[in-house]
Amino acid sequence: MDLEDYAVLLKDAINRTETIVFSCRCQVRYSGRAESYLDTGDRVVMIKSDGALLIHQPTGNAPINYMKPGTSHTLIINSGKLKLKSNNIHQKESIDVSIDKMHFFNSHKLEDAQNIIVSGTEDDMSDMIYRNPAMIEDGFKPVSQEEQTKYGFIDVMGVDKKGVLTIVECKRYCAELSAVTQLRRYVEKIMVSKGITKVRGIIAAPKITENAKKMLEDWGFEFKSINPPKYFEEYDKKQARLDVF
Amino acid sequence: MDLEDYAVLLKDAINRTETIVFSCRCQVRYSGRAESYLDTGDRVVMIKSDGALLIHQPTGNAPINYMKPGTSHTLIINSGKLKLKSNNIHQKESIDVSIDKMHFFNSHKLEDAQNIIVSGTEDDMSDMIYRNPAMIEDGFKPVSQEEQTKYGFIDVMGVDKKGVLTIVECKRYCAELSAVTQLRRYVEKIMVSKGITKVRGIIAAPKITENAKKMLEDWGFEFKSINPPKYFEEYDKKQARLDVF
DNA sequence: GGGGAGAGATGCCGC
DNA sequence: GCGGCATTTCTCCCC
Repeated sequence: MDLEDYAVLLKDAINRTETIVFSCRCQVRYSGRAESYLDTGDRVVMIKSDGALLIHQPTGNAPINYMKPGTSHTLIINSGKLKLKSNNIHQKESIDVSIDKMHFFNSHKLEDAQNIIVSGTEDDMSDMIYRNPAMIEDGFKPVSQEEQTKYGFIDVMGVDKKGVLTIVECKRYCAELSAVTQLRRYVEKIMVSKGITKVRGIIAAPKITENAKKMLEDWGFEFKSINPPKYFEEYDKKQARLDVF
Repeated sequence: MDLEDYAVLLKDAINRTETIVFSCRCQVRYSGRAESYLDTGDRVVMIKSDGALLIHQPTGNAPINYMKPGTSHTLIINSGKLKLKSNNIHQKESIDVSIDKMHFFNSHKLEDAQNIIVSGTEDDMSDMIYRNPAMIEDGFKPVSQEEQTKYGFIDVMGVDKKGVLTIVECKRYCAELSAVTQLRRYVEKIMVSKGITKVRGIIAAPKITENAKKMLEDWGFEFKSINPPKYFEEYDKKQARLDVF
């Protein structure tokens, strides 16, 4: 099969909105929000049924170039090369793939209507705190969850045992400087909008960086070490089983 | 070919550190930083030569499940299904793919030593300002670029025509609240570390959200509309050409 | 559609 | 390795 045969295969597969996977030696040019060029090498290219384009090098997690769903693709043969021109008119972006040689090609109509179910997110964490407020401290009473303010969403808002309004910002991982400035923004906003001068701020996270800790204390806020629910649970069980056998 | 044949193919390809692509009907379970389950459907699976695993549904930009480079993979046949067990001991994460049926399979040794060249980043933007300081305002003199502070990197620092220290924070897109808090953090830090009371703060970005603008003004900072270099340039040229023909 | 923030974010660079 | 942060971030949710 030569490149012209592959051009026909590709066009047909695109028209049938199949999911296409091929591998080739190519160069890639991207222009849009930024610009990039990738010189000759072997890559895996995927065109999905919604028009998304992914170009993967043989190593690394992320695609080296990509286009979002809704991209249209055209093919031409030019100077003995197969050129894939992908254009997203709405995003004002384009990718040109210049293909020297095809290593393999496949296209299939894939059926998949499933949605993924994920647990252990920041939402799960604020749920947990809302239902078990003593995790924050004795006498803490949540008042609202996911409170909407013009300056952002507040994960958990409540009152402590002395009746002082308390804002809790959850982080799944180690809290950093940005978490502290985020909390500060909420606290300041709430003080102004409610016309009160005393509002407590608490960061709930597994841990916190030293700089963030210092900034937190400088501004009179507090840190409470809390892990997101189910974190590592299944893995630890598996490891235990592996140790036994 | 039955699933046992595919198991052999997969094992061999993994041992030879080839880049593997196959499509199958499967279920996927993930456990690690969070947990997830994806019920039966058709997906494209890629295993790269560095151990990275990507599982793609027929639509959407991002992989629905993935493992980072350095993951090890084992295969077993169980209850008439082919089970791919991917484990990353360092990240304490695992994925189990239970395969009902293979649609296609391919593995290749891919050669790619190229690094991508990207332009139009935030770095390019601060470079541009450093070299053309009048873009900020008349008389602005950059003093340092990428200044390191314990509270973060300052994109451009300089003095205005009156000799007042001025900090510029660049954003490639519309600047949001977090950009303002970031700038505020730098300004406060510099005031303390240099023992001065007057420091100007400027956000340089194509645009700024209304809330961010208000917060910026509340704190006495300024906004300067600047586009990252070469942004849309090639696309606009192309469009012009299209209009002509 | 704009704005704000999480993500199993990822990846890079500097200390 | 930790920390801070940009990313062609992407995605979701809510106003």
